[in-house]
Amino acid sequence: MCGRFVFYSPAEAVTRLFGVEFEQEFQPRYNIAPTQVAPVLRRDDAGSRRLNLLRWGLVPFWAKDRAIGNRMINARAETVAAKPAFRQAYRRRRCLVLADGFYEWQRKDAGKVPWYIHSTAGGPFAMAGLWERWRPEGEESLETFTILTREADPWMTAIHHRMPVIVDGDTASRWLDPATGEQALNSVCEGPTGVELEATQVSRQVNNPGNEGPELIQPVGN
DNA sequence: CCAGACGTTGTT
DNA sequence: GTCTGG
DNA sequence: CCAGACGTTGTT
DNA sequence: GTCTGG
Repeated sequence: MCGRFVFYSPAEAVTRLFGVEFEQEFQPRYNIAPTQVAPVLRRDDAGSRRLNLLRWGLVPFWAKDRAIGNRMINARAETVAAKPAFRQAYRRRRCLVLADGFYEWQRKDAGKVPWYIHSTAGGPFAMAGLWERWRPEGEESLETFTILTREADPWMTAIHHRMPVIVDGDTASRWLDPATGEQALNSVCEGPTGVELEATQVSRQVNNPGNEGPELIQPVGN
């Protein structure tokens, strides 16, 4: 799945690769955890790409309590179209979550081992997501997102059997386009990951969401 | 009808 | 808001 | 995802 | 064991 990720690419690279400018400042992050904000790429009503900071953990519009978002950090691509918490966002509010990589924990007898999974060529990529706007009474409205997951690529299954849906180029545009139908969305989720990935084992420092810094993605021995 | 859930992962 | 279970 | 709390009364 | 918060 995808329960922690990394985004440190500079604004220039984001503009070059995704054709969008940051609207709020975002410092490089090596340990983005649920409930924290991250840059999310959406299309506005005019069709232009926009990049804003949203909170991770989708809070459905009907929620009474934002804590429900703690359990909505991922949506299974196989079932997302039918789930009450995601169905409307899936039809009308798709987004891209930008990342330089993500973490997966491999279960071993000795405990869990964290791996950092990133582009072999280097550079950021986009994960398919959904976003939602929650308007609690008497409080400021809150925008949140979730990341879609799918079966992991075969090379990855020794580490973990789920991974985020990663989209690239035209596939990413199709995901964002509000006119894209459900069948085409399904093929986006089932299609090949357009980015070649590799995994490096990292230190357990990443386990604690309070830890932060480039040392978290440094390879460790084994 | 009302009450209560609305999710994923992984493990047994 | 909408569905499931009782 | 992992880490850390998980409770009440009453007092400072 | 299960939930909340980061």
